[in-house]
Amino acid sequence: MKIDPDSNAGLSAQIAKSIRDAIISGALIVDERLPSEAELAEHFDVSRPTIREALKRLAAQSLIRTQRGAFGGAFVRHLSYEDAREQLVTTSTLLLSMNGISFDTACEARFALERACAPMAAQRRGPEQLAIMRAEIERQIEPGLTDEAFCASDVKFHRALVDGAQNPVLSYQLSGSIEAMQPLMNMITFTARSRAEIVEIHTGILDSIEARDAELATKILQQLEDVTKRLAYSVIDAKAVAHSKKALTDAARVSTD
Amino acid sequence: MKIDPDSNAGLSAQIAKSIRDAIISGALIVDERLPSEAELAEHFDVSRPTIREALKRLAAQSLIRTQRGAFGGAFVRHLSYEDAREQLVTTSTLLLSMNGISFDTACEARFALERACAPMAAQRRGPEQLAIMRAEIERQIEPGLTDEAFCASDVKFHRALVDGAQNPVLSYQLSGSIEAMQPLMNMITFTARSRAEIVEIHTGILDSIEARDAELATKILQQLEDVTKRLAYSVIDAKAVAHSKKALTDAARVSTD
DNA sequence: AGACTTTTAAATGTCTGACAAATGAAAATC
DNA sequence: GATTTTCATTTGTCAGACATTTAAAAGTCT
Repeated sequence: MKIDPDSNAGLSAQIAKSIRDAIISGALIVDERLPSEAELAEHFDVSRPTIREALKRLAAQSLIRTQRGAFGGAFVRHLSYEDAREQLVTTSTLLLSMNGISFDTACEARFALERACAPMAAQRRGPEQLAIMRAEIERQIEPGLTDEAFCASDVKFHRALVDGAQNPVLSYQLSGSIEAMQPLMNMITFTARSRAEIVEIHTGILDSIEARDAELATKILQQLEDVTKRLAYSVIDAKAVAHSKKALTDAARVSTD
Repeated sequence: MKIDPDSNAGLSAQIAKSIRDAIISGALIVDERLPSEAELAEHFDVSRPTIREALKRLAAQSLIRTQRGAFGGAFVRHLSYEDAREQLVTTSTLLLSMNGISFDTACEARFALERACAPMAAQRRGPEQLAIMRAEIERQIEPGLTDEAFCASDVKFHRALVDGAQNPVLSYQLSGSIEAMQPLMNMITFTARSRAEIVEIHTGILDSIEARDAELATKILQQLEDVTKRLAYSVIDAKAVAHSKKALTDAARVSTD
């Protein structure tokens, strides 16, 4: 195999790409063993550390797993929903935090997608999803609950709703939207009053899903989006006020120095 | 920093996780320079190759970029939409191909999400998106077009539709659904008749989006889902027939041996 | 003094060689 | 025949070295 040593991509990156393409194209199938590091090193005409760096890149993407010992080696990994979800959440979270995505934009996207699941969930939800939603609502009315725990429960509730659609691809895609918003949601302080409001909405969603009323469920989800945005605005406004107050204070202090 | 050498996770994996967490938590901000490999090696009390493997893992996830030379090093990378999209498509494609997802399931998820974008696209689409959709429809009626090119144009058309919602998060999330289905779509042979049918539907979508008719656009997208599934079924059926014919032939040959 | 060239130090990229640890197969032993 | 031991294979890790790149610093010329 020819690897261009003059490319500025780096040898290990090129080798990783080469193997990755083979996996994606299906030339290497699940659980198939790759050649040993020594063989790969000879094949690509590079040293073993370089091969190892390439393999680590693939391992980071959950494309391969490695096993030590005789008859060990690198194997094409079966990409599970859990692995895929984890990567999606990581990437989505970073994307939101690094690109200055407004709460509004993220919230709009998330609820638009979630509303798309509602009709399917209303039609197909099983008793497990209803049970989870009910349990999480119970949890959300516990008095001593921290904001983080409230958010975590909120995520579980909505994941159960999405899972109700009984479409694993949908569950996977939505987890990126729902869980990636958790850091943003965690910035909100949930007052007793706003919690009660959310719990009431959640109860409405649960009831409508249980009653297989797709239209109502969609409508209540729209309400939840509005309430969530309103809550976020109040937090942002409070911060803006705090900032300008601080700015004023700072300015006053400087002027008296 | 203490790294547990007895953990079966592997040193480089643990170190990668440690740095990754720091990036995700915001302790390391964009464009911040990480310590040099030598310093990291000393800090984590491991050798430089081990540090390098850890850094390659992070590079594979587009979390860092490296720069050679004096004052070079590893920098926290600004995760662009393009990078995130690329990773999402890779992961989604593998997820579909490795978990025996039926065309039905993938198709249902994709169109459910796409329909969620339609109302927003109808309301906010700009002239750019309309132009792209129009251009791709023109392309799709070219006579000599291969099936692959037809699929590729189809993807562009639908991406333009989603982009019309003017929500980058939505565009990002949907690209995973739309592009990851391309390998599945490529298995379909598009007859002149089915192409005409699809082009007609695409035209209907374009017109309804241009007319800001959200309801009509959603309805036509539902039609497209039905047509797409029907097309896929015919391909699957044809293959099933071919298989059973082959099985019969094989059986006949065996019995005469 | 200012613009250009050269030097130099710092950092990543890569290689060689070595040893440790895990692991399953094969051989040896009871 | 079942159990234990040995052994070869393969990944995990380390140490040290050299090559290459890069930008700052020093030097040089106009």
